Amino acid sequence: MLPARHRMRRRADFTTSVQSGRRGSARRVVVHVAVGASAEPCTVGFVVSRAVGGAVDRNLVKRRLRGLMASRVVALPDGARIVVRALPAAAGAKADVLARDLDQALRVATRVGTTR
RNA sequence: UGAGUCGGCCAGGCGGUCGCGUCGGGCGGGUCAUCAGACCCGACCCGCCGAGGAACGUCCGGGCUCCGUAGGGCAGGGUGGUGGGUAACACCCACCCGGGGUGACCCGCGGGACAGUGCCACAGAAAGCAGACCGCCGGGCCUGGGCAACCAGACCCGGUAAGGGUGAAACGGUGGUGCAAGAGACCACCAGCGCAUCGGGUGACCGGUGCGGCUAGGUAAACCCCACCUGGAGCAAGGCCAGACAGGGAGCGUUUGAGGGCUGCCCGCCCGAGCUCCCGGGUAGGCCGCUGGAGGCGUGCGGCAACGCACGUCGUAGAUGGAUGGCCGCCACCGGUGCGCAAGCACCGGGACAGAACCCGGCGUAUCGGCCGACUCAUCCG
Repeated sequence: MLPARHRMRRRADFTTSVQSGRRGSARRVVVHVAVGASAEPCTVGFVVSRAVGGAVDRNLVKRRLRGLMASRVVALPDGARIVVRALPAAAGAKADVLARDLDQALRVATRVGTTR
């Protein structure tokens, strides 16, 4: 599971990440990454709206995504603000399927030097 | 053995690995302190515990918190057989009444329709106070037949609710007397209603006797009437700490009282110097509340039961972008396919409904399947 120091818990972090971060999307997830200058460890937040399903399904999707991100935070730069947003297609998806989408979206969002 | 009724329980298990949250301990750090130590922080280590029977819907009832007190009347809202249980209830138990079932049992939005008003579709002649379509009977007149008595038919006037037909429902039922034909017009019994009275029951109510006039529809989840209950808002309650900003304008008012006392109106009581609107600006962090409670389990006693009392015993989630999990394996369970005479083996698939957010008691709804107990009916054997 995701260590506590990597968890995003402030509203402002969510807002800046979603509004000003680079976006990478796949069929089931969208990833926002805002690169910050601070030396603090990167933080990851999750957004799973009601469109995904009931409380049980949303919890399951969030836990799977959190479990997958736990092994990926080490590769991400310090100070980054990352928000993983689940799309309705993520409901009921197995972990390996989510992992493919997640990696694809992360690759786009973290590509350096392609800012327009 | 088959069909069925009621009640209770469970919500796959074990392991590996990577992790999360609360709490406790260790270790490390910080602040204070002469020391002893106290408090705070931690991304490290160890340990305990960590979703449900519905956690759900938020439909009722409470606890708790705040509104100074929670007063009277009206309105509004709720409840609706009786007795009990309970903190309380719209819940639960027992009983009564009505309906269904061979039965175990089940169902009931179960006060009042002689206070008033409204409504009763379709069908039917007529639907609330009556009502003649066919029929039956009497009279008149005409036509036809007959010597005549009379018979048949058309029309008109009247009598009749027994028969036909319509309907969920047609102003009691059966038998008789009676009559032109009929009718509670009268009689007997039965059903129903009212009054009186006796017996049983705490009571709803049940049973009996006598008399009366003989008959009076349903609907209150239509308005309404009656009895009883009901102050409001809700943990985003409420409190503490930290932090930010920038004020300006208009109106009303300070004992001749603005505004407020959190659904509306009136009265009473009370607080009271600010309140309302517009433009502009700022914040939206942390802590407490926060889990030991009408608590679970066991035994005994009281009670038909719901439940109560006594004793013993257990310690059982507290998140806040929101922990209780992700991945993998094995064993059981269910379904399918193939092989096999069979026991079985192999492969594939399946495991529902659903996630605490202040806490309880209920109700309602969702749910793959499994287990246990009591009882009923039918059949077979003894």
